[in-house]
Amino acid sequence: MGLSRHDLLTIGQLAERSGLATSALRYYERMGLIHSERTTGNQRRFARSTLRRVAFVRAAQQVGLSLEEVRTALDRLPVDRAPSHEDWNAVARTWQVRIDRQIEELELMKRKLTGCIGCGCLSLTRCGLYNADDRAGRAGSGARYLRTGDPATGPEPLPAGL
Amino acid sequence: MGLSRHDLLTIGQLAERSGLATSALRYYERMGLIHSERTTGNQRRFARSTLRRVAFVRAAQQVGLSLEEVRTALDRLPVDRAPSHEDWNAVARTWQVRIDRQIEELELMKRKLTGCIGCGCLSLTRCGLYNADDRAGRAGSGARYLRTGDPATGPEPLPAGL
DNA sequence: GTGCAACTTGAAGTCGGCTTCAGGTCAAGC
DNA sequence: GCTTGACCTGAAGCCGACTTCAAGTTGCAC
Repeated sequence: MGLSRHDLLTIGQLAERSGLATSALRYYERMGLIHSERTTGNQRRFARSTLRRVAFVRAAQQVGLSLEEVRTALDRLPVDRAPSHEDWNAVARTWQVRIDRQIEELELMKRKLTGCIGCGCLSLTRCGLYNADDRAGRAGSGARYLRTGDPATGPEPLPAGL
Repeated sequence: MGLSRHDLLTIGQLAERSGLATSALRYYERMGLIHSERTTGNQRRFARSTLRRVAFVRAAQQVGLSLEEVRTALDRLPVDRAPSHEDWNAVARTWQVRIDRQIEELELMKRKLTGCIGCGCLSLTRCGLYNADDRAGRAGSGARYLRTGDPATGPEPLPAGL
């Protein structure tokens, strides 16, 4: 029941089949997202199931998870073994919440923007569009500075320009 | 009709009122997003309307625009002057499209995820969740490698694990 | 006129998610 | 057995949006 030689993929094969660069796969391995055996010559050999893991990672990234978060999620699933319905549901629910929250924020943005256009006031400040809750922002990179609350132009008499 | 001394804000005041760090504001200025006059001693003085510009920038970022894109958008609006209904509409429409596209992608993700849970197959691969269109991804940072299309696990016989 | 907070600059650092490079090793087809 | 393409490693580079630092200058209250 063990893996025969041909059930293993080289990194190049995994790259081709997953659509990722080999460098990315090595990076994923360093991050503990995927695992490999080594040949006597120290080359990586991946189980075929790694394709699924990689797919999982990419999907999770789409939902806005960082690789660190993905690792956590993966750690909750059995290693290289079919996840139970429970396992899977737990993970999926997390994603659902994420997605819903993101959609919600975008909808809010949209409503405010629509209101802005409709009312013709031409002022972000008055319409409160820019007062949109800043938390999270895009799940972007780097040290992001987001002092939430703390109204920027509270009781300001509105001057001419934008 | 000119600006009196008190209509001008120091960078510290602008920072406090906008909720951004002074370093961010200087960065915005270098990027051409905001502008300032200088005192005889070379210190920045911002027009009050800069608060609006900053608000605009933050709002645009929320919608997923990069600062470069924001600059382009701002360039289409009159400098330090109230934008016309036309001006504003053009910009707003761009944002709407952005938001709609983002929402659409998330909805797609959600539907696929829901399907996955419902069908109980426990396989991202079979459910096609991970085949979700990769384009754009999150408007994140850095050199992102996204080879779209190029199915990762096409005619693969599905083995045990995830 | 002095003290001190707020300002100035350019350069370098940070974060995540990679890619690229240099210099060397392995595997397999002829 | 040799060649050649795929592989190995660690270090460095890159992107965007900033922050942090060092070392010096201004502005304003007293």
